[in-house]
Amino acid sequence: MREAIELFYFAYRAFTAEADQILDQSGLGRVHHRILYFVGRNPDLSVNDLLAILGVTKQALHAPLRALLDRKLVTHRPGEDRRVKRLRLTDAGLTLEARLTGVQLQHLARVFAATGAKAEREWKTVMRSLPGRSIPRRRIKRTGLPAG
Amino acid sequence: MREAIELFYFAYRAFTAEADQILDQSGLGRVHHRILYFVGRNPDLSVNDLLAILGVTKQALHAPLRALLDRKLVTHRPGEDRRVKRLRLTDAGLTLEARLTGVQLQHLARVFAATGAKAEREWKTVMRSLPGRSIPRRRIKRTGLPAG
DNA sequence: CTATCCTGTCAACATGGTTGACCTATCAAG
DNA sequence: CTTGATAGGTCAACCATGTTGACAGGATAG
Repeated sequence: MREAIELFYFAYRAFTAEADQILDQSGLGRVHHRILYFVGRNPDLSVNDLLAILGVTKQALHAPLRALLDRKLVTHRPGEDRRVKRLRLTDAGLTLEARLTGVQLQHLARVFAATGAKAEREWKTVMRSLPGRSIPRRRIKRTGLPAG
Repeated sequence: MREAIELFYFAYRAFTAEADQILDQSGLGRVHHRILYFVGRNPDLSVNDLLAILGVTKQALHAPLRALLDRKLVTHRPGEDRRVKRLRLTDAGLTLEARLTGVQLQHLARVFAATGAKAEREWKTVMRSLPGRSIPRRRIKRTGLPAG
């Protein structure tokens, strides 16, 4: 049972290592990846919702988001409520995000292919029940995130 | 399938959150926990092997390990080769480690109790195959992975 | 008009990681 | 014994990423 703790530690490290390498070559970090990922999955996400998902302060998000905007990987436009910015990936952003997410998907696909469909299903079941309900603090626009 | 990526992110965060809170109250960090954990699981571990497991430089390990030695949570004594230090947990170290690991074990136990023995088995199977090969015991390359 | 919300930004600071350099011991081999 | 490699400790500079706190501006709700 104690093995499970180590598994989590090493598996998570292994899982993120490949994408980290790509990010490193682009001069970006894991936060940039997360922004790309969650904006990609939730087009027109607001800054506030992004903060809630990532669980960081706006000051922590500021620099990486600024960098992505400057590199034209992310754009924004005013929403109905013109105070909020709706974030979206540019084409270049979509491309990079697909590349990053791709190596992780392939990693998982390799593993699931080796372990079987049943293992995949059960793994997800376990992973889904791990967060309890502590993570999402706000309602998010589009779906795809762990529900509250 | 993309869901699996998010699951990893959120599940890992949730999994470490409780222990982090206890550590925070003791003025310690995740690195201290990892040291306590791996020394606890591998009594008479050498500093070098610990570095290899954690994948950090000796300078990064220095301060946290120093702190644990000063607080008498960890001790060392010379090995056969008197250059190497064999690390062990003190009684106090064992107590704290058990408390920290305890919340994670209980967390997992709760989840496995809810999802079933089959889910537990399959989950471990998947997690074991994620790092490519199983838990590195000795002599791995220090890759310097970003903290997560 | 006023209060509140969403966003952006500056500054101070903490933590934890990296290199690089230099030090002591200890061991192994010539 | 001398030489060189190994295990470990430590100082310093630096970078990345997070935190609080404060403040400003535009937009909206009352």
